[in-house]
Amino acid sequence: MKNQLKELRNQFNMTQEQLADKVAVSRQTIISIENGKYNPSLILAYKIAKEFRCSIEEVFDFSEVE
Amino acid sequence: MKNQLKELRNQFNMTQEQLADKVAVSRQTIISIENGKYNPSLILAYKIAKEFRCSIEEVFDFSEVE
DNA sequence: CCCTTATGTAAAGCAAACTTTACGTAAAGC
DNA sequence: GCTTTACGTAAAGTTTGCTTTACATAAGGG
Repeated sequence: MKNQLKELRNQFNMTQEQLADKVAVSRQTIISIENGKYNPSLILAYKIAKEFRCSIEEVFDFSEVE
Repeated sequence: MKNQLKELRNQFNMTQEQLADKVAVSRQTIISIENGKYNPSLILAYKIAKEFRCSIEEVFDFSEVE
């Protein structure tokens, strides 16, 4: 699944590690989601969106889902 | 996590089994999510919201998250 | 009464999310 | 050159979403 994580992180001047700490997951998890390696849990997606002050739909791209 | 699944399912006159088929998971999975037993994946949450023609935020309640 | 439909629980097993550790690399500063 | 910072990969291990099967119950219709 594509997403705007990298772009939003840059807009907020945040490193992967800082974001990981904020949403309470490991840096690996952020890297893997950023690179589309897997489908995060709903709560994690929500926490990330909240960190960037936007909706889940603005962070994650569902256009290619099913 | 609380959610509006049961209410939306009723509005759409849909059984748990019909919803499960539509979003391609087992009936158990729908039951467990409906009863707040766990945190679904983002893609599943999206598919459910899409089935009810609304946003993820309208189906799931994040007010008690972290 | 019986049968079907819709919902629920429980338990075992599988698949995938997430963690942890370790290592590689490129850029920037001293 | 050396060190630090930020990003990336890989692989093994833990946790949890999700499946499958089986069984229980209440409601409604014939």
